Amino acid sequence: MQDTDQSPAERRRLRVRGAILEAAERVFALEGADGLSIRRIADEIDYSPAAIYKYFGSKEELLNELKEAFFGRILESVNTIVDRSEPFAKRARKCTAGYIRTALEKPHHYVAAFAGVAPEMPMSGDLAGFSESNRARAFGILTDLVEEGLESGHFRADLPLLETAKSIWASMHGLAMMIAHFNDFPSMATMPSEMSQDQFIDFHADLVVRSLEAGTEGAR
Amino acid sequence: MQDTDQSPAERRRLRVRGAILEAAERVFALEGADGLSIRRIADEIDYSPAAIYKYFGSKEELLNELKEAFFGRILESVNTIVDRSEPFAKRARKCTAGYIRTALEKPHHYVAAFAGVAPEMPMSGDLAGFSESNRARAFGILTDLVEEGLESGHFRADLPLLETAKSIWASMHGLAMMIAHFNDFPSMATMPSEMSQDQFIDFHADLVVRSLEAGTEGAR
DNA sequence: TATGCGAGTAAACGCTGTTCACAAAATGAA
DNA sequence: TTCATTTTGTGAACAGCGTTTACTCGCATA
Repeated sequence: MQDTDQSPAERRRLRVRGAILEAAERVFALEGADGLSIRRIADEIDYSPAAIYKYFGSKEELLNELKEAFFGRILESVNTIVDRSEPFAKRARKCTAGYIRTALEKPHHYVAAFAGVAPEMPMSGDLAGFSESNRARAFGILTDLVEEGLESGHFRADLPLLETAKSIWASMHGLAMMIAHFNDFPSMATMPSEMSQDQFIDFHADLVVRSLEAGTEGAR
Repeated sequence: MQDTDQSPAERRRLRVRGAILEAAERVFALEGADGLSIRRIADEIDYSPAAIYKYFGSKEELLNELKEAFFGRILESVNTIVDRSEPFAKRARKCTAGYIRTALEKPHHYVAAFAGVAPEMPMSGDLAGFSESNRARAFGILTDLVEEGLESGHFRADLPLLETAKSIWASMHGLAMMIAHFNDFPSMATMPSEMSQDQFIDFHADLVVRSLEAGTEGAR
């Protein structure tokens, strides 16, 4: 019943907590993970460094919250891109390319969200936690898309749903990481590319979706 | 003329330098980037931390050498996989899957090699340096493969060589990163997967190559 | 034998995440 | 209101980090 206002004190606490996250967000987007330190955040909001530990157990915990929020934005963005009135083939490509473009709006966030190797990852093996994360929700709309493709006959019938979705995700992820990592991935090689970054993302998305489509190498 | 032995002093220097890299390699493979510190390396080889700076300008320089060596190993490994007597379609798939498997032999190395975001990357925009790196050489055998696919008619004729190669690389890279990042990517979602990791890598490689192939959705 | 150069070091600087003992303030109860 | 309790914020410190500096030592060459 106590809707948003549980008490004057709680609201104050949430406000400070929000300010910390907002300051972290700001610094992080601008200077990346290297520029973000507890002391830097503390300076930004005119608190002492130790104060932050009243709101977050560790720096890692704080960062995880930032990353999760970022995935929420990707999720939302891809969701708004989806226009169910469009033909499936085009929609699938738009969705794929949209994920990559949204990820690249905040390259620091995206790279950080996938930093670290499995054993030392907190949430990697934790299936219970994963299924409630925004990552998982984003993955969910991907499996929905594949399912629709399978049921409508746009995709080859012998494709396994889950593995196909994960393969798509991996391919999207790969290009997002490459572009984030290299200064200008499309025109990186010795020979200059004719393609702009936007065109290249569409090209890649087309290949990814095309590999799943049934039919005789569909035109266009 | 002076083959390997340029002088007794130089050899000693190279030996110590090698010991530093070897110690770094050892710690890095086991504990990842976080466990690797200059002081840790110094302990490992019984030197003082400052001594390392007589051999490497900075920690970053040392790490770059590790990464470059790692890409040399990937390059070598993928090269030995290639068996030109095999049919092209199979060879292309083996090559793609081989890259991913080799990358995953040392997940810490692979993730570290692609860590960081463009602006703060040393070699990202540096085309001259790139073209001589092992990364570039690995990319070279990829473009060769695509070229062969185009000329032999296995691949659709309208595919742009460079962009296609980069798209493949991105897709391979994506899966390698995903598996390295998540504890068990193939069976990560709520519903357990029927596919082993090895099978999934092959599945992904097949999709990647298939998206380029000409013909009427070739059987097998 | 004298000179100079490179290898190696201890100590320090400034930075990091984190903890601890303590002060201040807000809260709830009498 | 007044007192007690909990929460919030702080300054100082700890251990560790990459890196620099001033210094010593041993070796090679002139």
